[in-house]
Amino acid sequence: MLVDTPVSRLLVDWYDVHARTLPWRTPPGAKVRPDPYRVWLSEIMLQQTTVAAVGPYFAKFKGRWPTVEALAAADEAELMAAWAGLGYYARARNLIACAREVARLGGFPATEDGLRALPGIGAYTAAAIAAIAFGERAVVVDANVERVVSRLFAISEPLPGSRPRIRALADTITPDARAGDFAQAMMDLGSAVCTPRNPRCDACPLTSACTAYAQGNPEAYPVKPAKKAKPRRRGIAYWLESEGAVLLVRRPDKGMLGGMRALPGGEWGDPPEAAPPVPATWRHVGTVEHVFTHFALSLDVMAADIPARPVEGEWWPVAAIEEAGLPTLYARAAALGRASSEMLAL
DNA sequence: AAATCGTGGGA
DNA sequence: TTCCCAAGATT
Repeated sequence: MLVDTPVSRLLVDWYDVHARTLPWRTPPGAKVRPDPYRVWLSEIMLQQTTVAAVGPYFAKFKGRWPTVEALAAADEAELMAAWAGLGYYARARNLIACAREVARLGGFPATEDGLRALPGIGAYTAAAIAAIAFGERAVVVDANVERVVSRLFAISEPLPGSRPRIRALADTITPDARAGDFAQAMMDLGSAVCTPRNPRCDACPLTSACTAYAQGNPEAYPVKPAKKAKPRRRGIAYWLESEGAVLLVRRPDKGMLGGMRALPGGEWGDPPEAAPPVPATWRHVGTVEHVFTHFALSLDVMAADIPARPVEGEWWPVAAIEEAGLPTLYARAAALGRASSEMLAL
């Protein structure tokens, strides 16, 4: 039987005063539990994504699909388009799969193990939903918690090898009561106080328990492995316009930008595949420089206008291209293609 | 189990 | 400018 430790008490007391107000969050100590759908939707969107970036998307999704049943019945292409720009598109595909499974089950599982079995829900998200939405005592470990715990205990072993120990130590400071508030408090602390660089230890409620603070080197934790150099690849995107519409394709579900609408173009590489969708007089209208997680891409944009549409493919009205749900890379390429086309028409 | 998978904002 | 990195999951 675990009892509250000084750390959890210090932190939850701090959270009662300093909790951020967020659209998907209920105030600390609220009697009413938050809607599991809201918690789940926000947690999926927040994976590797900043609160600021999620805000508008959460509002859009909640407005368009107010319940998990509504989301389960959503048109997949519409949902993918609504996710466009947020990144990590496997999350959107898993979102639908998860909603359909939850609808089939008649509701969200109320346990960490039950949640963990759903698409797109891993160890962190299962623990977070169990704690926040269902009040279960779960050990919630995200990058914030890793950083805070690494400093509290001055863990010198580098990530990711230190993860098992971090989790075990997080377990020792997780309270039985208000586990959801405790988890959110850890994340607020990591976001606003125990930051990666220039931590604001003068505003931290845990300095009395923090070994790294005592050592005077909190910024030294967590220890991380050296980063690898990013290779550069090249690619080509074709802006093919005809009768006021542009040819779009859907990328395969696996791989980069999986399942998303895009401009046609071959595989990225060095050299890139270069075959255009149709023979035409192609003009080079610009290059999009885009940086992904593990490589940088230079995407050359080629444009052409043809009098009649070949039958195959999805032709999207150029005037409504913003609504096609192109991921950022192709939205930028499309902007170049469209600008060039309009310039030519003058 | 190391690699893969986006994007935008802050320092 | 450049680098870091944010409420990770999947294979």
